[in-house]
Amino acid sequence: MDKNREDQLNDTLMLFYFAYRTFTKEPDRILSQHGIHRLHHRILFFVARQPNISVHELLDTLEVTKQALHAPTRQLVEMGYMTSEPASHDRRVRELKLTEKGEALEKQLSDVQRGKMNEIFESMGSNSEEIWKEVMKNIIAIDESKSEDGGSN
Amino acid sequence: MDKNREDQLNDTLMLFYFAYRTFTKEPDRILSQHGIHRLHHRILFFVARQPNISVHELLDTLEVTKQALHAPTRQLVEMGYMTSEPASHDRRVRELKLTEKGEALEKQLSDVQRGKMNEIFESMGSNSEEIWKEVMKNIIAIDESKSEDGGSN
DNA sequence: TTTTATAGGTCAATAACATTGACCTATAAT
DNA sequence: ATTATAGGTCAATGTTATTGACCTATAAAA
Repeated sequence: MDKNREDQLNDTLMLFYFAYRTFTKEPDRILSQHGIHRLHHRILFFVARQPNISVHELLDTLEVTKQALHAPTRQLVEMGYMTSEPASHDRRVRELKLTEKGEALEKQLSDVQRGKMNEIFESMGSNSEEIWKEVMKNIIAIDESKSEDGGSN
Repeated sequence: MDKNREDQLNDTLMLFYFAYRTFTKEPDRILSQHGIHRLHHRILFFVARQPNISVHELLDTLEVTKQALHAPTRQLVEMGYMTSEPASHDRRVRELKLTEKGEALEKQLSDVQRGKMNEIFESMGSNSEEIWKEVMKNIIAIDESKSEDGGSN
């Protein structure tokens, strides 16, 4: 690989780092006003996308231990953003669901990010969204080819 | 914004989160074998890109406090990956530089990421790289329009 | 030349994030 | 009855990162 090509790729690494950092800044700022943090946002986001998700499914999605998930989940329930009720089909399973208050907060947080992505894709034209998504999917595919293991707690 | 559009944008948020997480996994694994961590990689990366960078410039780049940077920087010097020498033009300033050992480790870590990005861009065709970079630059631009402040320590 | 500012190093306290390990209850499946 | 699964919780540990305080050395300005 020649020096010039390596420099171009270094630019991509920098952009990835800086973009991710910028992207989480405004939600982080809003979260701190509510006395909660980034992991709470992730929980709100995934519960909003998949209502009645179980704790176990959320654990697998976020790739954290149940001990790490436990405190933020409990706080969100205590603060009235989320409910946790036994599933009718299996009473061991807890189904997580956002309350109206939780939906409002999730919307406030994620709208910042959705709005910015929408604005960028619209200004850059039609295929920018597909291409950006395709690159990201290919990055994630690195991992999917490796994870034929188990791993819980 | 209609429901379908919102779903598409939710996909981008998920992809961003999962892609970033996947992207840092393999370097993190290598780092832990050396008893160091992600911040050490960032330091190695930016010192490699800009040899003789000062501590202050590195602080501004990484947006951390000098207290947060201090321990990892010292460790890298102690472990022989980096040198920290007073600058000839201003003896208060320390110029950070990688040793050969440091260059080798930085290369090992970043090559994983450069290689993957290169592979993806090549497989996806010529304009995917420009478009992906342009989207990321636009995300970073959110922040640049806001940061007309100071803020040091 | 005294004063002030800058660059950097370091200690302490605090806290979010996340881990491993251990142990508990409740429920479901065998 | 036994075993497995889902979930909750306590404890100990460690990294990342913060704010606050205080120190030295050097440079620039008054």
